[in-house]
Amino acid sequence: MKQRIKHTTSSTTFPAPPDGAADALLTWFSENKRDLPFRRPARTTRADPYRVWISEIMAQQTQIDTLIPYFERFISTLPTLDDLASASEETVLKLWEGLGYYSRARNLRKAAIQIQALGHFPDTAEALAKLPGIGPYTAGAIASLAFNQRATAVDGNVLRVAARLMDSPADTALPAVRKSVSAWLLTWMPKNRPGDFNEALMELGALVCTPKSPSCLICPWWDICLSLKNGTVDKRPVKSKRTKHRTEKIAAAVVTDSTGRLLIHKRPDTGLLAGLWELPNVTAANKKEGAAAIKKHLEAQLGAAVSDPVFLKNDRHVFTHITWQIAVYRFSLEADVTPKDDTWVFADRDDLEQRFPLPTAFSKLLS
DNA sequence: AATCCGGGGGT
DNA sequence: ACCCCAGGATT
Repeated sequence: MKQRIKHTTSSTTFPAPPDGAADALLTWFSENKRDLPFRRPARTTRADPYRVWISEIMAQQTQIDTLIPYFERFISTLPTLDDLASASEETVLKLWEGLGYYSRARNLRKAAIQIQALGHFPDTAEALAKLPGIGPYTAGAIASLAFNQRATAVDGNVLRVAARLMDSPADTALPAVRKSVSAWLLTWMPKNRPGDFNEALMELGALVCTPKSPSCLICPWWDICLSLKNGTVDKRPVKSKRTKHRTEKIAAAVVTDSTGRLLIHKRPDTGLLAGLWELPNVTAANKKEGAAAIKKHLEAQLGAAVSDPVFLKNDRHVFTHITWQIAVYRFSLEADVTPKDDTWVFADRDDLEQRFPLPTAFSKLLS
């Protein structure tokens, strides 16, 4: 039997695309790149690593159009690294409110404190990857976009573009495939423009080589794309993975005091929606039990009697792996009470808007 | 390697 | 209403 030669991590699955592919991409990019707030000032004058960092973290799991107003608000509130490092966690979470994956915001603040202690912004992918919340993708993105280092930034866009260009059947959900795509890109990344190259790949994936109905007719690579040639564009990229989904039934309470302030509760520092505020709620097997359980819960937490529940409405909130079925009840108090635990607060309208970060599941409920 | 983390957009 | 999308941390 023949022996197989083991491939090293530096080996690549595919040859580089034809000469000129990188030039065609960069030319397309220079003519079609979007004018985005975090691309100002242009990299020709010098990018601010802080702005690049914030925008890249926001860009994870979030579409560009969604994050733009968040980015503007974040940067105007916390314009510098020092501002972020000295901000409270609550302030940062409030700025993140509605974006989801709130550990991103918490890690952002932690990393800012670490960078401040370092005394300089790390400028290599290796050093950047040591910071909380910064993995291989973000490390490569900051290193290349802000410091013009020769590093790749392989995100979902880049994986899709690469898989289609080379008509690769490899499962892009596998970390090994992400690594091989990264190694492959390094073999033909233009010497002097790693930042533009990475950004162009992502922009192509966002504007042309989209997940559904890609615009192959206007693609700068229409003439060299192997999946277009082979008629397999809509079969690329191949992705495994399926996340299981569960449903949780929740009973939530609307309780106001005599001045109209709303009772809210701070969630634990770990797990789902960590550190955010919520309407008081309990999980329950069914509706009847939920109504009784939330009343009992309120009385235990407040140390005071509350009225019987009055049903207000049902709602549904879908997360990636959980669906909440929420039954909302109103309760009234016989007299105002002061919660003794600071994770329980009666908040007025101003504080709800400006201070306490509320996840979308509850903010949309209140509106 | 598998699971946990939100929320928005397209169809 | 349903389907698709997706980095990093944790286990």
